[in-house]
Amino acid sequence: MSSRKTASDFSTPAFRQHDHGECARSLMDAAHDLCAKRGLRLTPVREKVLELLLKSHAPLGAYAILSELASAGFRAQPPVAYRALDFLVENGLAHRIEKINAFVACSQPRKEHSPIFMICNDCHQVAETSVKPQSSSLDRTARAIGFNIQHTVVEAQGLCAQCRERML
Amino acid sequence: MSSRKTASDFSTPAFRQHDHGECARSLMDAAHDLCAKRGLRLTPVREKVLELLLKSHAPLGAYAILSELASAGFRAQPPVAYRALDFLVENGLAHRIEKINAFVACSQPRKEHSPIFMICNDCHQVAETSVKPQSSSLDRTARAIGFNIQHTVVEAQGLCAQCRERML
DNA sequence: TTATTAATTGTTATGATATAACATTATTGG
DNA sequence: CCAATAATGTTATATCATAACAATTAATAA
Repeated sequence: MSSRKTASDFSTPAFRQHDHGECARSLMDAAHDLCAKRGLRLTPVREKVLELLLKSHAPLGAYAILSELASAGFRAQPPVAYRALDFLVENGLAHRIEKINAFVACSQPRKEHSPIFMICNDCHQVAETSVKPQSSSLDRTARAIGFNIQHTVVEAQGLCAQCRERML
Repeated sequence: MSSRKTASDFSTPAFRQHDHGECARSLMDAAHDLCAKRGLRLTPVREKVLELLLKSHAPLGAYAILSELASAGFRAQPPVAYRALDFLVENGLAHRIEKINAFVACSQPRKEHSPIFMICNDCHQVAETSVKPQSSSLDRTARAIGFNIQHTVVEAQGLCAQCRERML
């Protein structure tokens, strides 16, 4: 058994320590695979934005991304960032965190999933986890009232275990 | 037994038909009670904003509220609306729907609750329901990773039963 | 290959949402 | 009443996001 970890080993980083560089690398590989498989074009600016998200330990706002794009020599008008982000979000490679108007790389880009986010108000990191859609409270409630769900936003703000501990 | 309904009879309107005028009236009464009980001041502008939210069948953006305030003779700079909304949200009389940057009156202002919202993409109405906090998927996940939740955002976008039916 | 179409990127401008900061007025508690 | 606190008035600006259209590049069909 090799010690090499796959992306799915990191599917729920959830504030835990992990080899961030390797995590980012394997998720970037996964993104290339996924785009190849689906005939999508991971163009330079799209790849750069995904790379920025993967490198970041916290969600990035569109304008933060924009200024990093500028530093990297890309054009830096708002639509540049928003278009790349739209592409990544539409294709499940990134998610938008509504509560903080920011974006994170998806930690499990392969599967269909209804992601849920835990946003730490202290360290500002975000953990993505997910839930089997059928078992979510949202889904049960929707079924009860005949509501047909197309998209969900499930986010919690609070304190992660590490930060709480650090505060003692 | 009187035919007069209390606010809690409307705790989950969920796209159903109901007497909106009476619903709004009883929720306004409840707001007055609640403020009296807690020593909060439901000032004219706060009451007006709550009234606007209660009258509306769909969530209202801050600037929509602002323009209605202006029509009603109130001052109409953005902070006027945002302050009133902050007051209402902080005290559980209204909620912010993150996905659409808009606000709705709370349909069950008495109880502590973790509201969840169903946003219809066709009629743009929003149904507020809620879930026992301990039983939510979010809460279970948070416990599993030692995350201390302070606030939750749970929203679904899709089609309500009525609108789907109308489409057939 | 070349013409055509579709997708992507470049660019300007503006729209939409939200808050900082500080002055003024009203309310509450001593 | 007076002091402290809360709420409101006001100006200005920060932040987030998209419309619209032109130019370029890539995919595709002839």
